[in-house]
Amino acid sequence: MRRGSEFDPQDFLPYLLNQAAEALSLEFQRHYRGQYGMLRTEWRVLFHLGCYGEMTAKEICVRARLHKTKVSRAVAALQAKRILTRRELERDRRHAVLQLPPLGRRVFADLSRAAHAFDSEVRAALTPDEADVLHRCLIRIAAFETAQRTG
Amino acid sequence: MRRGSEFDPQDFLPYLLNQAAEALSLEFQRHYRGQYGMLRTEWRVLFHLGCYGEMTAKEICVRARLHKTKVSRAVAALQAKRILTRRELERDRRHAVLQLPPLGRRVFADLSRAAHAFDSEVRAALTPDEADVLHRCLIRIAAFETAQRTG
DNA sequence: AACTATTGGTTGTAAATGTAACTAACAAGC
DNA sequence: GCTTGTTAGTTACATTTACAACCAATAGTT
Repeated sequence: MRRGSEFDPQDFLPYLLNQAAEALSLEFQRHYRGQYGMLRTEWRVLFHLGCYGEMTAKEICVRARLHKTKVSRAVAALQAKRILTRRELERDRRHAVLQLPPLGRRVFADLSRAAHAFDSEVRAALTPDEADVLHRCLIRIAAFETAQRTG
Repeated sequence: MRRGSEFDPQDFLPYLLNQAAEALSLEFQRHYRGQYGMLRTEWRVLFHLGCYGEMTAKEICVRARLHKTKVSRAVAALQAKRILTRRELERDRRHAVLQLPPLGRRVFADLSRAAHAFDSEVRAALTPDEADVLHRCLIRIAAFETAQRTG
């Protein structure tokens, strides 16, 4: 009965990466979930709108790498919470530009402050060099085979 | 109308980490999902049993950081697929030791080969030094506030 | 103008997940 | 032995997500 240990899950980058990502997500969700009853996708949509300025749902799909149905539902939820508004374009009534009204801006300001603080907290566990390397590696890995999403 | 960009989502470790983790997960799932119709949690359970040898569901919860309901369902599914068997303990009939019958071993062997190959493929995008630093950072981050799971 | 294709987005339904409540087996105190 | 507490694991139900089909607006073709 092989006692396993030809290898250790802890050595697998994909697995480790997931563990790390999940630990942080779980920790941070109490901000957007606890404070505003937002779901992860809603936070991401808000995050993108706040960071990059107004854009269409499609643009969010591409930038945030989210499927259009997820974005569609997140937008509807944020709209219901008055955190986001939509303005239809006359020249092409298929798209609507999504924007943040005052309330949306306030929520974004609050959450992005929390996000910054959280980011710093994580970085505090790393040396500046490590943080640099980590950042570089993650960018490269995130670009790994991104096909068939963002439909 | 602030054009955002006081900061970039790409600079946020938690966000980047998620993007990277998700990219890899999505890529690797075609192995366990496509070949064996397994779900992510099922793969994790199999992975742990294969790597560490037989153990109870509870031990998997702790090691893999999965909630007991998830493990319970994954075990049921794997059992239905004849990839896993359970042996009740006489001295305490609450636990059952989970083990891999020949089929389970074969599936594990196949998937762990694929996992190794995939891990190498990812590492190929990094220098050995980078891989080391990344590994170290992820271990540290994964340990970040792990409370209230593994119930 | 009519016909098809494409694009942006929504909706319906099934599958998966989270949470809480539950059962069964054991353990401890009385 | 009989309560009370704990632990391992399951089940029920509500929430979330995935996938496919759909609709409406526009673009391209004839």
